[in-house]
Amino acid sequence: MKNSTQKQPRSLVHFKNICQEAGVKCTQQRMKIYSELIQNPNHPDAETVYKKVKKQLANISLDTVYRTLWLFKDMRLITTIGPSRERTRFDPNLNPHHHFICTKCGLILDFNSEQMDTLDIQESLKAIGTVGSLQVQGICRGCEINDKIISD
Amino acid sequence: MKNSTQKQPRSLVHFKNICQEAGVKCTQQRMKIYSELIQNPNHPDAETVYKKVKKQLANISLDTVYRTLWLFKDMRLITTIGPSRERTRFDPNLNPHHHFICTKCGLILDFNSEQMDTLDIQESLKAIGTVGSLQVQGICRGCEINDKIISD
DNA sequence: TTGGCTGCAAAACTTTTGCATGAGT
DNA sequence: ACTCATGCAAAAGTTTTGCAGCCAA
Repeated sequence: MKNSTQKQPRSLVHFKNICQEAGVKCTQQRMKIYSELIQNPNHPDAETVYKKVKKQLANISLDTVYRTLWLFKDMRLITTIGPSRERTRFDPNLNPHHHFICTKCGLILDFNSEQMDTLDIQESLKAIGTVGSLQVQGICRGCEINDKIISD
Repeated sequence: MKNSTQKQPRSLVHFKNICQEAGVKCTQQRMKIYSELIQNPNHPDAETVYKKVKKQLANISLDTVYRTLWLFKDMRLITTIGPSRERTRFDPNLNPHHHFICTKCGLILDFNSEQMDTLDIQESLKAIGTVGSLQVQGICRGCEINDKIISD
């Protein structure tokens, strides 16, 4: 399967095109799942997407939802939040610090940053809740090197 | 069980005291598990802790590790990274943005912050990997209100 | 001594996979 | 028509729970 690297609008309009370019079929299930994602602001998990889509496609199966979500991720149509397919990670360090999280391999590194410590938490964020630590999500050096080797 | 709110050094020295204050027993299993956590810089998951501790306490069971880790979290001896006991969450928004993640209820909200967008990524962080999005971990307003009601 | 803690085993829950059928191109 | 995608069912994997015996206080 080809990876589609271009960004696309968050709408169904071009969904068919995107599928064509990626060389995958544009099925009812895939359309409804993508549609649900762009309408749901809550960053749902697979189960939640399943329950919602099931109202429109009564006999869709949960495994199709899982397969479709990971397919979308491969296509770069969506992203995932936090380390990929990970379980809860535990941290005994109670001192203020930040985390670098590799979304590919799940590596988590502590780091300190005066700049981030002294961030002026903007008013809009204060309204959402009380801010604890910061996490920087990215791809670690090791995974970058691996990717390069594979794509060469 | 009483919650211990004071910070404690990341060492075993005061572990017994901490247990006493929290009104829980200081067992072999709990000591080894805490010891493993403070020696492991990789923010391990439950399974990883289990494998390590098993080398010293041959017949410790995985369920004890789970129970102990959540106990430590209740005692505020450790924290967890990312939304609590959560599954992977999916995000169709490919535009640059940040997330507020409530570690209590799992709420995830998008937000934008010019200040965070223009953060000078420090050299030490660049060395770790390529930075993508930022996540602010905290407690959302709703959970704060709930907590207050419960503790009143 | 005694109540909380543990290990065991089983249950509950989540996610993935093989395969025959069905749908999109 | 041809092939990929789906639903089903089962497997694999992860986390929680009930209970009887054990151990720290």
